[in-house]
Amino acid sequence: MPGFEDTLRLLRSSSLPNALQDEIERRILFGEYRAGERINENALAQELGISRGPIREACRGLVESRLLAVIVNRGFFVREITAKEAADVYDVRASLMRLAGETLAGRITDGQIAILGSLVERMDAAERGGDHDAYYVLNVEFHDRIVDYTENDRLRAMCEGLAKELALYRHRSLIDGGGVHVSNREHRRILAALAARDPARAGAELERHMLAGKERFLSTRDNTGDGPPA
Amino acid sequence: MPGFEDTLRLLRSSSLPNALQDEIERRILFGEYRAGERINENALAQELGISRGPIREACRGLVESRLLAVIVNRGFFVREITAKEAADVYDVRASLMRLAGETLAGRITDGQIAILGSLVERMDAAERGGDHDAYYVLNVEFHDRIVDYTENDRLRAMCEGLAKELALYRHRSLIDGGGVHVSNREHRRILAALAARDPARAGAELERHMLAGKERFLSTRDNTGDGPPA
DNA sequence: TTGCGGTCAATTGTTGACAATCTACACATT
DNA sequence: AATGTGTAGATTGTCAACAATTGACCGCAA
Repeated sequence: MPGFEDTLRLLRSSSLPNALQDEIERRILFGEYRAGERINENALAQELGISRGPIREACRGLVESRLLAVIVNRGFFVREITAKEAADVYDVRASLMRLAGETLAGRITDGQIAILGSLVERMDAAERGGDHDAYYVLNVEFHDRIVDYTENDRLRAMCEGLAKELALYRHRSLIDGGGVHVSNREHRRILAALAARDPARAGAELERHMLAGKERFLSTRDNTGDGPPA
Repeated sequence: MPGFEDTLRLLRSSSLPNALQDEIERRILFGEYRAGERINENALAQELGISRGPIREACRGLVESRLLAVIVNRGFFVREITAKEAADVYDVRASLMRLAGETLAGRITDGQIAILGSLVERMDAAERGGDHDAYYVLNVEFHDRIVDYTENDRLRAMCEGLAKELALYRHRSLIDGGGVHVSNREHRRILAALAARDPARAGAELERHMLAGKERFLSTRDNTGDGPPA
C-alpha cells in the first residue's frame, strides 16, 4: 500500500498521530481490518517505519470515536457491533436527520434547493439506467448536503461519526449491495418539504426516510444478538 | 490534590491513560483547567510522577470527545465554545431528548414511572424550600434516568458527551446558578406523557423542555460570537 | 519609538529500550 | 485422558532521552 507512504511524507509536517488516525480509520472502514481483529502495534509500526507512540495515540482517538475498543494488557481491537447496537445508532441518526430537516427548512436557499433537485434528478437517471454505484454515491451526497446546509457543526460531526459506526456493522456480514437500493420517491418528498420551507414536514419526511432505511437494512441480515466474546 | 494519587494507585492495574483521561476531564469539567488553557505535558507529568506518553494518549482521547483541541507543535488546549456552538449543542440535545421520550413512552415500566414521580415530588419540595442545590441535582437525575431507561446505549453516550460539552461552555462565564431554575411544571407534563405511554407527546414535551432550557441559558449570557484566536 | 533579526529557553514530536503481562505449548501428574 | 504447571515467546505498558519546533526576549537599525 503505497498510498499511505505518500500521505505520511506529506503530513509529516502535521503530526503522525493525525495522519495515522485517518489511515487506521480508512482501513477499518474499507474492511482491511476486520471486526474483532487486534491492531498489532509492533507490526504496524514496522510496516510504516515509525514507532509505537504515535500509533497508540491514534488508537486512543479511535477508541473515543467508537471504532476501536481497548482491553488493558491485550491491546486495541476493531469494535464489533451487534444488531441491537446498529439499530440504536439508526434510531439516533433518524432523530438527528429529523433535526436537520427542521433546521434546514427554515433557512434553505434557492441555490441549495436547485442543487438538491439536481441530485434527485441524477438519482432518477441512475435508477433508470440501473447504475447502482452511481445511485449510491448520489444518495450519500444528498444526505450529506442536507446536513451540511444546516450549518450546525455539532450535528455534522455526529452524523459523520454515526455513519462510520454503521460502516463498521456493514462489514460484519460481507454483502453490502442489494436491497439497499432506496426508492427515489422518498427523496422527492423530502425535497418538496424543504422547498416548501415546511420544517415539521421536512423533519418528519427525513426521519421516516431514515427509519425506513433502518428496516430495509436490518431485515437483510441475521439479527443474532451476539455480544462481545467476554 | 491527594484524591488522584489514590485513584492512580488503584487504577494502575487498569492503565494510566484511562485514569488520566478521567482525571483531566474532571479538571476541565470542574473548571480547574480554564477554557483556552494549554495542557503542559511536562508539568503534568512531573506533578503526577509519570511520563508524558500516557498523558498524550489521554489527551488524544479527550480531543475526540471534544473537550480538548490540538494544534500541531503547540499542544493540547482546553476547547473554547462559542455561543453559536453551544446553541448547536442544545439543539442536538433537544432532538435526542425527544427521541428518548418517544422511545421510553413505548416501554416504560410502572416502577420507572414511580421513580420519576418521586423525583418530581422531591423537586417540588426543594422548590418550595428554596433549596436550589437539591433541585439541581434532582433535575439532572430526572433527565439522566429518562435517557437510561430507554436502554439505547448510543443515545446514552451521546447525551453524556453533550452534557460535558455544555459544561465546558458554562465555565466561560463564571456564574452558574441563577436563572437556571426551571419550573417543575414542565417535568410534570413530561411525566404525564410518559405515564400515558404517549410517544409523540412525551417526545414533544421533552424537546420543548430542552429548547426552553436553551433559551433560558443563552439569554443569561453575553452572546458574543468570539472565535478561537486563530 | 517602531520594526526587524537572531539567539535561546521552553515545549512538543518521536524514538528506542526496558518492565510487566498475557498466550500458547510442552510436560508432568493424577 | 484430563488437568494442572511452568517456561518461552510475543505483545502491551511505561519510561527517559533526543530531535524539531515554537515563542519570547533582546539588541540594533531606521
